[in-house]
Amino acid sequence: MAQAKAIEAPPVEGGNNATDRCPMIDFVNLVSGKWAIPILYRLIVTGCPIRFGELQRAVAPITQKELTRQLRLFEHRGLVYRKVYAEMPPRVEYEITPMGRTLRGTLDSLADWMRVNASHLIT
Amino acid sequence: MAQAKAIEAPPVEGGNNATDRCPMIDFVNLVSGKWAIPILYRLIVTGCPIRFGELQRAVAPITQKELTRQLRLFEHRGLVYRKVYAEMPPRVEYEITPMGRTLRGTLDSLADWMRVNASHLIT
DNA sequence: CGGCATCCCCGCAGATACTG
DNA sequence: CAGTATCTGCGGGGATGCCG
Repeated sequence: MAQAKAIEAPPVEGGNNATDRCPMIDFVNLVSGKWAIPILYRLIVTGCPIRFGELQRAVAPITQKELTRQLRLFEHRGLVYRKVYAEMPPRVEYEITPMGRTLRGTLDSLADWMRVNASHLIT
Repeated sequence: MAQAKAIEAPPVEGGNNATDRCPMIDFVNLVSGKWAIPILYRLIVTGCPIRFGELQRAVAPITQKELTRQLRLFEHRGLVYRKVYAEMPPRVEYEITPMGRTLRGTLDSLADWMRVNASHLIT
C-alpha cells in the first residue's frame, strides 16, 4: 500500500513530469517552507472563510509577504479559495477547498504525533 | 530565531515547555529541509538496518553531505540508530528507532494522499 | 486592510576534492 | 565505503515602506 520502491523507478512512458518518484518528494515540494503546513492546517481547522488579517494573527508571527505568497501558491494549486470583496477598506477572505479538506486526517495525525512526542525530542 | 513573541498563546494546562504553539510548527522544525521526510520514510518502510550507500541510492539523488547531515540530526533526536562496524572497508548502518517507527501511520497517510492527489495538483 | 516592491541576510543544499 | 572540508548559489523569508 504505502510502499515505495523508489530506487528502480520504472521508466514511465511519455513526458511524465517530476512526480515520478517517491510521493514524499512531491509532498515536500508541495508544502515546502516554514509556514505552508501551519497555514494549511489553520485553514482546515477553521473550515470557513477567514480574513487575511485574522489568518495572519492565527499563524503568528508570519509576515504578510510570506502569508500572501503561500496563499497564492495554494490558490494556484487548488487547495485554497480566494474571495475579494470590492469594499472600502478592502476585504479578502480565504477558505480551504474540498480537495484541501481531504488533508485533514493526515494533518491531524501529524499534529497528534507531534503533541505526543514533542517532549521526548531533543531540540 | 523564530522565537519572536507568543502573540496570544492560549494557556495550556500544566507544565508548558517550548512547544507551546501549533504542533505543526514543531513538526516543520523537526523535519525541515528537502530530504528529511524522504529519508525518514525510507528508513521506516525498510524497517531494518540499512547501509549508508544503499540508503543514498534509495533516496537518490541526495548528496552524501546532506544525507550525513540529516542522519546525524535524526540520531541526535532519537529517531534513528547509528551503528558503526570497525571493518575495512568501513560499514555504517542506520535504523529507525521505535519512536521513529510510530511515525509510520502518519507518513503512510501522507504518501497515500499524495498518490491520490498528485495528478490533480498544478505544479 | 490587503498586498506589492525593495533590500538583505542566512542557511539549505549542490559540486568537488580529500581522508581513513 | 563513509565521512569531512571548502566553496558557492539560490531562494526562503524577515523588515520596511508605499499604494489602492
